[in-house]
Amino acid sequence: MANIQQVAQKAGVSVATVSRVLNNATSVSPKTRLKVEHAIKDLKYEPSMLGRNLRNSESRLLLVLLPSISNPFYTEIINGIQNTAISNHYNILLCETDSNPQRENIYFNMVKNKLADGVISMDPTVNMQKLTELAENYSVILCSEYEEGGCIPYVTIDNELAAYQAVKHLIKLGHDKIALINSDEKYLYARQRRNGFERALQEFELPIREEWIYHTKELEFQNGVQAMRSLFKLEEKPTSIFAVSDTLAIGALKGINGSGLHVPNDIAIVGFDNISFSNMTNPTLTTISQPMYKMGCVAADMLINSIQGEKVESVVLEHELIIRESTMG
Amino acid sequence: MANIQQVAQKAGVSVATVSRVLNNATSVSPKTRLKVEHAIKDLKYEPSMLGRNLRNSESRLLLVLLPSISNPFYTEIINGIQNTAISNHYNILLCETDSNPQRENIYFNMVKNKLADGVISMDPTVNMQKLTELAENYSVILCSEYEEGGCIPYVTIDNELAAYQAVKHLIKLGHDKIALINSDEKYLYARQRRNGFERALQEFELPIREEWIYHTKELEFQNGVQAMRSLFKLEEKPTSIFAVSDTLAIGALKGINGSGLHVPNDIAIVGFDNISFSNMTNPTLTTISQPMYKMGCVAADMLINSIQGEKVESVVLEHELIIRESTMG
DNA sequence: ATGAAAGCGCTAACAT
DNA sequence: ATGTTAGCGCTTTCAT
Repeated sequence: MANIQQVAQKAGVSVATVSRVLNNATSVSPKTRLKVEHAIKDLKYEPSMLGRNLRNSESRLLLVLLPSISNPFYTEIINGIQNTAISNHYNILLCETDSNPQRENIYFNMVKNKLADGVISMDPTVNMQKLTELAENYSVILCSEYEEGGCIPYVTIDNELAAYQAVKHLIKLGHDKIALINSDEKYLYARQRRNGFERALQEFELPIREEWIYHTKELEFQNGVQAMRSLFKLEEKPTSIFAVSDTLAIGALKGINGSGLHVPNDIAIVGFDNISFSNMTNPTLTTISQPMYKMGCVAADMLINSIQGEKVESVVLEHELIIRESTMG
Repeated sequence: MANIQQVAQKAGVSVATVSRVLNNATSVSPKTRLKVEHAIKDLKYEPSMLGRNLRNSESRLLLVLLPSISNPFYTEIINGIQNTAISNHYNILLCETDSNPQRENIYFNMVKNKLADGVISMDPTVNMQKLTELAENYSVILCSEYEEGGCIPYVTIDNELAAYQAVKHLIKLGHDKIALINSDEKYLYARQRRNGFERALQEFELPIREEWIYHTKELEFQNGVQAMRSLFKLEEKPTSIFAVSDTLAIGALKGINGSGLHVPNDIAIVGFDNISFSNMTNPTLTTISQPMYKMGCVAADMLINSIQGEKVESVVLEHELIIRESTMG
């Protein structure tokens, strides 16, 4: 492969001029520009990003940290990040941590090693202390999961309010036995959604019953099935479910369908996220719609601004309750 | 951030020696090594990949081309690629082409620009001519979709046989009115699966009826719903469906459920891929299981070997028919 | 075992 | 408008 030197020689100009043509600097005469462009074509020259990156000490790569690529919640966010990144001439490196600190370390090092210009973390399991440390010297943005009172800018929704509205919806439908399928409350979003859940119950003077609050280890379908199995074992069974993710809600739905009970007649369900599959289940799933695509766009914009030295502010986006068959009795 | 020069100075050695310590070259005395390691710690030095990559003229990045990240079929493959890549000290760059030739071009250029060391294409819409051209100078592997008689190594399954088995399963169940929901037959896999479909019909002397063959534009859930709507309009309706992807099958299932008919009693369905959702639908979906994770691992292995100058051979992996509720009358 | 120095391909400051 | 040249940070050959 040809390099800039050879192009310069062939065109009878200096490497600087070739570089100017490459980077659309103005100070090149049309005649010279033409000569250089010919040489480039002739030699099938492609500028090396390796050289350019070293020189500019940037990689134009953004790291996107997420626990698992298989949760459809992330795919729409990633689309948003990706599109925004590309239109700013960045690329993204998808980093699945599998909630494994060692993996995480590899990725943190990539930033320190200049292989990435910044990080968007969507990983609730991320080591926040290490990330904060990283954020002292590099650009970091949190997306969806964030740290209250932390100093890393984030984009998220009002989880407490969203959960409150979801549960209130069930209460308005006449439900007074509402179970919560939550994930681990070491995560902020889980605590916030639980708070919203409890606030709705309290507002309508319903008791908070610990046996109706189930905690899952992960957000896979199977965890939702498992949760339902456990709730079915109770003496007094709930008549409705609020699950903190659509994947869990879909698993729960599967569990209920399998037991011969009917949704929503016997048990109503509300999910969270509005993943595309939530509209394909039978019955379709009532859920909280997160503006996932937009979250991705905003996060990427924030990160790129931060990389370029601007100061960025955290953003809270709007959510929406989508009422579908799983709560339409 | 400190560079190798500063470490060398602090340790009282040359940059060459620091480099040797970094790369575990043997010819460093324990004493010197210790001095250097101390200096590295003191200065919190992190070697720059930018410099190293330029020098080694490699990026240790692999491009993964796919039409859309939202099809769950790809997520498992990506997991396989990712894990294999990481254990070989490579990283992957996920490239969504959106079936847009312009996007595709950006990614091809990244390879030519040395920003990536090779490509795994899972994109059926890829410009095969351009890809073949690229493959002349760079390492390229095809995954899932490939080119018959082409010169790019691939990993795939026997699509014709898999489709044949899926349809034969329906026939054995007593179905003689079987519809095919296929994608665009400009794709090889679509033609192969259609061939398998037809071979099964012919073997049992069933007629091939064009009106029972529906072609979708994309593989989204919605396309499956649409396909079903169209099939329902026929005078003589099929009693079973073979869809060439689980997403389509799930959409079709949705369409049938919505029409008041019952699966499998009124209409049986077989899908293709065995995405994780396929076990969460109501009823669960009979499908062809592709070894997605393994496909990813094999593809990544092939690519890395190819980058390292080895000659690689194409691989055809085993599939499996998974019988679930959607065909258990 | 260690050091000196060349050079990977590029950009930009400075000079003309 | 164009050329000269000094690096960006690293690895590796060639000396010693």
